[in-house]
Amino acid sequence: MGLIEPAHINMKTGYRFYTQEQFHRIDRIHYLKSLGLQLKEIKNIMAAGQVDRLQYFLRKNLASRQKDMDNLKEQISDLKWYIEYFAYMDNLNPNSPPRVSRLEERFILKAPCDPREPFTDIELRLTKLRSLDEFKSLRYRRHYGFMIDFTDMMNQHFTPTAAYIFLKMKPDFESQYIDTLPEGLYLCFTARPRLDLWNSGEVREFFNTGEFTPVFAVANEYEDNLVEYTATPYEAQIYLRPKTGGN
Amino acid sequence: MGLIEPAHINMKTGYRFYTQEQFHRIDRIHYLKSLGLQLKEIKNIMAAGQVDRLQYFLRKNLASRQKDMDNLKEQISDLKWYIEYFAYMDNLNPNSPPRVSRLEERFILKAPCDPREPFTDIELRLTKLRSLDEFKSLRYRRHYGFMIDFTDMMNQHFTPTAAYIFLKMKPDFESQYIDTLPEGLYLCFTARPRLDLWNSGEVREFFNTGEFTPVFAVANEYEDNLVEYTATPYEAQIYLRPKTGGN
DNA sequence: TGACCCTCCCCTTAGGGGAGGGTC
DNA sequence: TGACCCTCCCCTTAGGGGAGGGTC
Repeated sequence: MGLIEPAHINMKTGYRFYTQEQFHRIDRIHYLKSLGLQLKEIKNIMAAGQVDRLQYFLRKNLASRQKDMDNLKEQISDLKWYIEYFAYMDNLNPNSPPRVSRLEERFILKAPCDPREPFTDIELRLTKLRSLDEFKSLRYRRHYGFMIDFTDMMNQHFTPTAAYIFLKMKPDFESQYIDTLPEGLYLCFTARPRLDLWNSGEVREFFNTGEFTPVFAVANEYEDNLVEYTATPYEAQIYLRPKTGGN
Repeated sequence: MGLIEPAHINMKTGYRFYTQEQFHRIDRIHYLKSLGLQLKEIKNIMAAGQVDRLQYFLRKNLASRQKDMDNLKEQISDLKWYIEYFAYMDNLNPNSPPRVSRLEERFILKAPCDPREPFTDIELRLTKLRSLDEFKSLRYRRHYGFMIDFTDMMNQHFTPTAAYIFLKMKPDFESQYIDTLPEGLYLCFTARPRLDLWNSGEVREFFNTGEFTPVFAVANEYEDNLVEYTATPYEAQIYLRPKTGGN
């Protein structure tokens, strides 16, 4: 591309020879390359020979490296999150009893659904919702769940009232389809509700004897393979309100 | 590459049709791509269908993204440094009088030289020194300078006793060719010593009347164009030791 | 009619690797 | 003889863009 023209070429052998002056040039090319500049840009700089032009490309590249950095940071944090996601269920004993956990505030995009419609339709409605222009700016975790009917759950049925996907961060606008799962205490337990019945005995016991009343229930999907969905394990999370004394 | 095979292809029109099940697959492909995985890796993961395989590639990619991150950080810091380097002389008044500055500790790779040899030979010696295996691990700033004879300087001559290049950081080994410019006070002024004589009048004045004695002098190159070297400006820096009272 | 889909082909960055042959 | 240099050619990632033509 003519970035560095040899001072002399032996016509017989094709060997290329460079002067010491040209090695200054070669050194600078190497240096600018190490800074991440493209050869095209370097050629432009060398042709101009002026510090102004060099400065222009340095600043331009600094800005684009900084953009790369932002993207990289997000990729790394997403990778860590996803590794953690798969480790989550592995770290739980599948038969461990319900436990109370304090969970952070979380944000979801949710599509209401009719409990009688097939899962494929529910998923489709959520997918269509996501693809609306109005939600284009949202960034999603790869984590799905359902809002479920608590009374049905106590009767061992899995009755979704909405399907949702988690958002990476609090959205900067409001919508009837965007919701918040509040920070607070949740009763958590795992099951495969699309395959088995909810095993609600211990949960019922918890609320009969305990100091909390249930407010709402969700079930979050944790994939354990990349092919089959019906047997997927879920973590049920029931938001808890302390019973007030007296009354 | 067979990552996603349509469920049906209309033989007449060539139109490709996908099932909803396949959109699960497509979504996952998009997600893994957003995490920075290669299509080859994604194909491998999807073929296995197991979380183990996915985890393996997630961890592998996390490690390589973190490596990318380290490289990016260094590129960004180098870009900032080089932009700063060119701004340095611009911010100085070329005719400003010598001034005292406190400078940080700096590290150099230096090639001793005979003051009578041509500059091209001195540069060549430094270049050869750099290329020795023993210095392969060093990382360099694009910043050159000379150690110079102070007495000659006072007599308006530019007499290099060594040529050097700055290192990015303190090396983890010792060598007769690696040296430290100590942290402390320096008397600084700018000149074009390869073109003009040193203008040493004010410097002489400084040491005659002041509270410091000179210890050694260096001259650091600041390129102002990318073509011509003989007229390059330098900043002279004379290391200062306070005169002790009495005696 | 406009949006959409298809195939085919060329182009992009910065080299790496290999074959085949010659040079210092 | 071994290290080095030359030319020519193919390959790599993940598409983007355009031509030319058909479909819903």
